[in-house]
Formats: sequence, C-alpha cells, structure tokens
Amino acid sequence: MSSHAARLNLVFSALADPTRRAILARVARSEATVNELVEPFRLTQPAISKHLKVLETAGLISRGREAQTRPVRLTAAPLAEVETWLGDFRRFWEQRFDRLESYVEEMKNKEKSRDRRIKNPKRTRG
Amino acid sequence: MSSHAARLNLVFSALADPTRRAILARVARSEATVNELVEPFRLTQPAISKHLKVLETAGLISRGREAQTRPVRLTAAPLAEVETWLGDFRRFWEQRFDRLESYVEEMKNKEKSRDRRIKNPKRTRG
DNA sequence: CCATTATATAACTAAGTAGAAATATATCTT
DNA sequence: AAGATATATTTCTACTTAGTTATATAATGG
Repeated sequence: MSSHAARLNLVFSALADPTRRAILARVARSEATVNELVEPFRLTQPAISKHLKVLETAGLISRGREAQTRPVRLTAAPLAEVETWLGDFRRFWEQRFDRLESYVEEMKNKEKSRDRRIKNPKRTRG
Repeated sequence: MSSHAARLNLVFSALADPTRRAILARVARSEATVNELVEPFRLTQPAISKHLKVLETAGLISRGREAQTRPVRLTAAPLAEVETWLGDFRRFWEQRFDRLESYVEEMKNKEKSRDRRIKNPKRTRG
C-alpha cells in the first residue's frame, strides 16, 4: 500500500473520533497545553494524552516543550491531503454525471432524428 | 452528541479503510455488483459485503435490486458533509493566521512608532 | 535535594473490527 | 420443483481501540 494511502488511513481514522475533532477545533484557535485540553471533556488526562498521540501519529498536531508543559499545535497539512482526495473523488463523481448527461443528450438527439424520420420520411425516388 | 457529529464519525471511519475508499472510487465511475467489487481485491465475498454494509451505514452507497444482483451506487451527500467540516475547520485555521498576521502587523507598527519616537522624540515644552 | 506540577506510560478491561469459512436466503432458469 | 447464481448472515479468531487506574518521568520552584 502506498504511503499516501497509509497516511490517509491514519488521518481519516484520527478524524473519526469526535473527541479528537473537538481537540483539533480547539487547537485550531490557538496552542493549548494537555491540561487545557483535558478540562472541557469528561475524560481523564491519560485518555486525552492517548488521543493526542493518535493525532500526532496522523501528523495533525505537533508538540513543543515549554517548561513542564508540552504545548499542542495544529499541523494542518494532512487536511490538505484529505481535501485532495475529496477533490479527486469529486472529479470522478462529476465525470460520471458528465457522461450521463452526454448519454442523455445523445438519446435526445436520437429521439429527435427518429421523430424527424417519422414526421418527414426521406422520399425515395420514384 | 449531535447526529451531525455521529454521521461524521460514521463517514470518517468508513473512509479510514483503503479497501472501502477503493470501492467508492470504483463505484464513483459506475454502478457495480458485489461480485464485480470482489474481483479486484484478494478478499472473500463476505468481507466485501461487510465493507459494503459499513459504507451503506455511513450513507455513502445505496443498493438496488436487479434480478439476483444488488447493484451498488454511490451516494455522495455525506462527502459534502465532510467538505463542510473541512471548510469550517479551514476557516478557523485561517482566522488564526489572520490573527497572527494582524498581531505581527501590530507589532511592526509598534516597532515603527517606537523607531519614530527614537528618531524624532516628541519635544517637551521648554 | 524535595515537593509540586505537567505529562507520559503501563496494565488491564470491554467493546469493536477485519477477515475467513460455512451456511442461509433470494432470484432466475429450466 | 430443482439447480444455479448472487448476495447476506453467522460464527469464530486475531487484532485494535477507548477508556480506566496506578505509576513513572520530566521540569520547575523553593
């Protein structure tokens, strides 16, 4: 499996958890310490630390070191990768409609020329 | 938890699997039967059927009935939801840069006015 | 150095997931 | 009705995950 796919796996499964999405939303506003991230949730600190590790492995956050705290900051690059995937996908999907549309057009045209044939049949000589 | 969040959970975790993303890509091109979806993978038919159920629960595909086959077709609506989430997120994230930018601007201005103060100190009467 | 604070890690549990193999169901064909 | 084909469901296994509590590590302040 391509590492691109592997990264997408990590990013999508990181995003699949609402706690982690909330952490990202919080961190998007500004850096935060682990304890600041613990507060809004009814989860223990180790639970949050675990979520942070998942996010870090997915490349969605990175951590600094500042005195005792390990400030968490967003790294949005992997989200761009998701957007790319979505974009590629949308292109496929829309192509499909294009094909459907041109198929429908084709059918309409066939119908019209059939109608013409019926209403104005080609005269045969004689 | 809002049902919106619950749907995002389902969609993101459905997308977290490369087999399922491949199935979606295939189905984006055109409808396919289960067996057609089995072929390209080295997985058994029940495994694919299970993936299809996950995708269906996430609302990403729907199934018809045509003779013995259950044609699978894409339902792209949930992807729009993902795009919305990404968009909201990006807005947050960019606001952050805006704030940082205006902070930097502010600092530059302070610097400039400090420089002015140094170069052109306000005269005190006398 | 000692106590405190912030965070990480370990050990465990309960629940979920991906896969295979075997079997059941549904529809068509004859 | 019987056989064939397409798909779903069941059962089982190995692995992963989210959460807990308890404990370890790292950095700071006295």
